[in-house]
Amino acid sequence: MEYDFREIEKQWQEKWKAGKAYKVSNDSAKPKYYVLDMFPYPSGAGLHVGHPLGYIASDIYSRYKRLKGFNVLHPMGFDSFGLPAEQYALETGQHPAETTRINIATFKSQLDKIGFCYDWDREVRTSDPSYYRWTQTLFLKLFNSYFCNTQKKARPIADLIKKYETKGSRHFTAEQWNAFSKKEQEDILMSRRLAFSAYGEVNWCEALGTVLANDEVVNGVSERGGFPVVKKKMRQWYLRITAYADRLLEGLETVDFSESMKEMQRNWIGRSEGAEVEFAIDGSEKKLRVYTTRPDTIFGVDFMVLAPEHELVASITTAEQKQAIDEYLGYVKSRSDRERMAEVKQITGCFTGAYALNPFDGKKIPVWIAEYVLAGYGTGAIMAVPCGDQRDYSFAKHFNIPITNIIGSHYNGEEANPTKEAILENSGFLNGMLMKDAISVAVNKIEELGIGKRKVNYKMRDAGFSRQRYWGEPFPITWKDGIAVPLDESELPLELPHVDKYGPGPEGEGPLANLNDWVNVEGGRRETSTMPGYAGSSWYFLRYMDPHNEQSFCDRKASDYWNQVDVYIGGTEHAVGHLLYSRMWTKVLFDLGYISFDEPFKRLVNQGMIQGSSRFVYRIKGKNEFVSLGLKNKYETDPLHVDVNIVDGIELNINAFRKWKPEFSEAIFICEDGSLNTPISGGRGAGGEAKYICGSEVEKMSKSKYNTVNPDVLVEKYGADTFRMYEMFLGPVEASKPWDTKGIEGVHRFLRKLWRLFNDELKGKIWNEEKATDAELKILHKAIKKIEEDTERFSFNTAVSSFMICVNELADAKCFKKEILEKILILLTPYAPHIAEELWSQLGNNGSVLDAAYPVFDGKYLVETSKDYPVSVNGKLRTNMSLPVDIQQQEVEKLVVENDVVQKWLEGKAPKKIIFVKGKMINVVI
RNA sequence: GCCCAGGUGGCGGAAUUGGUAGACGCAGCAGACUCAAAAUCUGCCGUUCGCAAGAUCGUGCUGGUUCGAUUCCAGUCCUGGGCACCA
Repeated sequence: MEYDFREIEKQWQEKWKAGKAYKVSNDSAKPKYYVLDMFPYPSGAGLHVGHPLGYIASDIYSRYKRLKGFNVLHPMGFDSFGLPAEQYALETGQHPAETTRINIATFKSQLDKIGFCYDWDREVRTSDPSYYRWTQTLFLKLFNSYFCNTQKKARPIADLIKKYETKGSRHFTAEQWNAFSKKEQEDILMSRRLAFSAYGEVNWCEALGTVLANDEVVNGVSERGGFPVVKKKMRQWYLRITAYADRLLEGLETVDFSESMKEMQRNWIGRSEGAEVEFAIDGSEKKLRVYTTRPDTIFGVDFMVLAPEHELVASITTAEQKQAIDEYLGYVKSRSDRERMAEVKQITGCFTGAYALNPFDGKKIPVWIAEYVLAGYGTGAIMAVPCGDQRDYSFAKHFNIPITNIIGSHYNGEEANPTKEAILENSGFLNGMLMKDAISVAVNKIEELGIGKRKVNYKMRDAGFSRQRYWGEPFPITWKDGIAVPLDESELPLELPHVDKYGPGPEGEGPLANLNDWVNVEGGRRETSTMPGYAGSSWYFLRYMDPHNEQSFCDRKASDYWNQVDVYIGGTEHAVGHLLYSRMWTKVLFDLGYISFDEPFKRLVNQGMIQGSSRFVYRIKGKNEFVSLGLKNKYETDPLHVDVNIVDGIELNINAFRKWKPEFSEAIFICEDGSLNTPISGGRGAGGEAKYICGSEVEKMSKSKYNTVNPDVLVEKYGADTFRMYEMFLGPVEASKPWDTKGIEGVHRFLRKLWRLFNDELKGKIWNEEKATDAELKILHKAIKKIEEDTERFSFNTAVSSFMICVNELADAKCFKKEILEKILILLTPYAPHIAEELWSQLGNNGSVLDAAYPVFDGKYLVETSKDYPVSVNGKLRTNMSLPVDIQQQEVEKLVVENDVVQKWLEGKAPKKIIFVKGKMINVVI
């Protein structure tokens, strides 16, 4: 009997489906385990071999945990709202709902072929009304909450209203509050809500009449059409994630993420400690507030810089400078965020004509504006200290502003020195102090004089939460007299209405604004923007726990049972966005008492990227002739990407290439040996068919580079089990590595070899029920130990290699014994479930191998009486000696000195020292 | 510029705590079986020297610590990823 993987895999997939083998219950006596993948966006291109890497890893781990006796939740779903579907609709007129449905069907069929253990009954789709109903509900919970700065947690906005009504606040009394108009009250509340609306700048393209994402703006013009893009203030929705900045930082201490991942999140949050300081402006009542982390350098301030958008710019600019400033502002407006960020080297700015006064020595400090100061960070104004900050230094040099040196010899006059270790000079009351000590002295003085205070700042901003788009969750909000009125939760879902046109609405609003019937409701107008892609993905891990609940987004009993995601697997590209948002949502839901944990993911594993290995052919300039890699330098050639699927290793399938594209049908090839291959004659080299060798390069896997490999093709050719094991065998899950189909043969051979331990091609069944020998048990238990350890630490590549070693050893030992083999099958189940189940049933077992008990390692089979020690002389390996395991130092020394090889190296001298590490090695020092 | 990862045979990679560098697989070479091919099996497979035994060098580079370094430390180069005028 042969290993007919196609038949076997088909048959068992059907049986598992019929028997609901992957059904997961919320009601189990077993301990729970939750393994989650970052769910995919169902793109039109389908899966390539890079996608399933993480899915296979998590599937192996889930199946392993199941065998170890856990009730495992391992769900899958689709992040199905998003821009690409809408863009596609704009181009083709096909409705996103329809293309999304088709794409999901493709994804599911591709995933199913690989044999994942998903309980599809728990599938979620973020674009499904039965799902986004709850996204809208959670939005309302955010809308109806505020962050209490005393308790450092979210609380219902009703609590805040009650407080305002009875006690007032720092800014108004209870009486004043009660006398405010409804609109005034709502505006105050809006400034506290966790989901709030405010004016913010967007990339506005007048020609397209729409708002663009940063991605869609290239070099200051729109990607589509190349029209100019300017910044425009528009009403937007935001999530107040900054309120959670400290808790998001603290929470990192409690989770098992990689250090680099934590570091990225810390950098994104960007907490810094410093001070806000007020500077008087010469001849004006206005005060200028700056934020600085280095108040110790205050005597070294040689100029001030405001962001061009700063509110003081208009009022402090002098008449003489007005024209120059206006020109500069015009220039800044023409520049996109991208450009302002990209061109770091270019120094621009303009003097306002105004002077600020140093609060300590009264020195007049010129006030400039420059685009390198960002309006959104700190106070949008800085005090510039050229001797201590490189950007300030370059700016001063460029505009010939005199530089004050406050750090003596630490400043060399040629570049800034940001040290904190220098002794201060030219610094009034700070003179003679070490800079790092002077920081708090300076702040204390500033606070004492009432001109500033300590301040903690964050780089992170509140997260923009609205998009002027169609394919997203509608906001359950109606605007009435300028007030945002939420829908009642019972009115949800607010379904996304059908549209026929996907173009923007009037005034830059989203496509929904075109639907008058939908927008205009009694007494108000619906919010026409929709939620961004990350809305649905911020909480989906909760919905899997209780996917069909119609009373709540997730029953408390279900979330108490499944609790945190034990292992979360996904790529680093979501390091900051998605992970921070879902961590924030979790904290809010925890604060409000809906769930019992405030970090969603206990452990995070980042899978690496699978890169494409591109292949090139070399076309001779101006001809339809291609020259093989080794000869290409003799001609002037252009490299052309060629589809990797018609190249075997690096050898081109010439006939397939001619059929690949019509323009190549008549192509002529100069092969590696110099012979010609033409469409008529074919190729006849000296020794048969001559080869055309391709060039290769590692690049990102993408359709346009013709280096994508479809898993379907490999599953069809080698089977799902081979494919799964090969993806793992490629290297560590965390590492990025290029895909090379060539090696898959080796894994396939391994599975066939395993098969032959049970069945012989001629004799049929060869497995038997004889008693296993100690040597065979040793092979087994060595494998159990290694494979269990490797699986536990996500080292799947070494586990696969251990399987190979084990099967090689069993084959060498001609061990066909059920006692051994059935244990191997259980070990193999997470990796290659189909073949494991088939052979398991051939062995005459009744139940499924999916629920077998994981073999228990017994160390007694591995006990050795002697050990083969490496013996080094002066650290260089010279020989080996077999010694009893319980041997003592003294005896070792005696035996080692007697050894012939050691004798030779000793040359009659006595060793200085003999190092003996029990169980490891021996080193003779001469 | 800053931060993070990484650099080991022709290739993917292994070496879990400082202790035999190159497991396992691919590719390659030689052989067995076969009329032949496929499949399968056996042997070889980092460098240089050598018939061999063996020696020599060898984990990006330069140093250091150590009886012993792919592993730890300092410096440096390169590659990949992320962030980016953050005061």
